[in-house]
Amino acid sequence: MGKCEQCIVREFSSLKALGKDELLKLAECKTSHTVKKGDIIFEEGENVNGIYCVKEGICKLTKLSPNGKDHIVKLVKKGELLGQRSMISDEPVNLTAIAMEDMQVCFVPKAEVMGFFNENNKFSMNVMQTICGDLKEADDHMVSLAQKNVKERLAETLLYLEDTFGKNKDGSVYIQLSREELAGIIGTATESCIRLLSEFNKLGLISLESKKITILDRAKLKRLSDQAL
Amino acid sequence: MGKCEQCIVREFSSLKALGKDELLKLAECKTSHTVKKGDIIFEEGENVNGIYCVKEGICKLTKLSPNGKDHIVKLVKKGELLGQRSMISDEPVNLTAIAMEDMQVCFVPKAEVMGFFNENNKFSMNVMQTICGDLKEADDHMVSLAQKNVKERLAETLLYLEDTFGKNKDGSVYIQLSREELAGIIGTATESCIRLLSEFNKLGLISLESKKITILDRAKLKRLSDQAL
DNA sequence: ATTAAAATATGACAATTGTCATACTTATTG
DNA sequence: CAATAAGTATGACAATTGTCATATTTTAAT
Repeated sequence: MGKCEQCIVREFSSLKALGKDELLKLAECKTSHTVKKGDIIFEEGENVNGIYCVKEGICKLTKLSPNGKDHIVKLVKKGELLGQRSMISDEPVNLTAIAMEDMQVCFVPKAEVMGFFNENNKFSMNVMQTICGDLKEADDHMVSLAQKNVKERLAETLLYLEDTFGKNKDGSVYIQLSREELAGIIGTATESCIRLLSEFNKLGLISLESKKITILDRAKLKRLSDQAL
Repeated sequence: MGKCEQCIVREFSSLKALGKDELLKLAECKTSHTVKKGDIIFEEGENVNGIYCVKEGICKLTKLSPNGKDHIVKLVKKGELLGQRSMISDEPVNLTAIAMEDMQVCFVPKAEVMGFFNENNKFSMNVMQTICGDLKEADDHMVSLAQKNVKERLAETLLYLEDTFGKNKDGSVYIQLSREELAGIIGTATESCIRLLSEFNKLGLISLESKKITILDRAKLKRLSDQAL
């Protein structure tokens, strides 16, 4: 059983507020899981009764629209927590979490987390700030979806992906999404997404090599995303 | 100076968790304000350093898009609190609050609220649950914006407005938005919004009388909003 | 390595939505 | 009460986006 003390999740999430005793408690009650690419961690409507710590890998949080398409609401990477909102609201989760790579996650039961919550003001404050951050991001995202066109949103999303998940050694964006998934983030049809990627490619803004995307001209993409053109 | 004990905000917001002593403290430190229709309560980027309790009236929370259009992120009505997110994140507000009717609000300084926060677990839990509720709503809204077309979003929004703000005696939706504001909620051009309202009117789904909108056929509007047509 | 399946790419066309112009109606102000 | 402004309505057209068909490439499985 791993010690939570040195875990990357502790470093980057609200868990950094936990003291040594609390970390020991955590290490005792947590269960570790390996999740294969494509596996569902939890599904919309489920009762999760705890939170997941993402030690390794990336997952997507999706919501099914009445039209049958999956919208990707958020991407979560290692170091982050999963399922906080539903735990606090004491409601079923409103999103489905699916692994985009092989993942290592730890599950911590609700009772334990709520204990920390009530005893440790710093921890509860940190969790709140994370959720407030998510809310602010959601507001921004909402305005993008409402006011920008597909081209602008694609440009914005490509920059976001590079900023958030970094680059490979060859300079390509680390996270690899299918065109369908990318379309699911920006809220458009897969074909429209493909077409615009081709256009960006022809304009020299990006280069494409199957799923690998390399951003060649950040400045122009940025201007495009800001509705400056 | 009004006693907070009987205030509507206490009844409907996180403040319901406050005890008698805390309410007395609150009554002492709060300042009451009258806000005229159209007035700005706070503006994107400002440091608010406290929260507003909405005793009377409705206001809109907007965010300016780079294209110059205001997107309405949320409507807030009497009984609710304003500015919680920014207080907790300890950041400038990310939205602008503008009164849509004459309003009565009370301002409570941050120091006081944070005091309650640290002393009263029930209160902090309530605030968190409110913010989690906002986040869930934002997720839903995001998916609507991304996956539904303008007609579906208009139908959805009309139903939402009636459900949330109720009806006048004559059956019309209580809250009256300009066509521009309505367009700012659903994320479309004002003209498109007007055109679709006319269409709904001709189809007998709603009736229009200047700014007054009356919903005539909820069932059909609901089906429309669910992408069933 | 071969083949089948899935994903990507592109064309053609239709539907949706935005923009601009203009007419009409409703508020506001002096 | 006039008159001016602001908001609403509608037409015409262009731009954007979605859908369907089909070709090509990539991936996975045998």
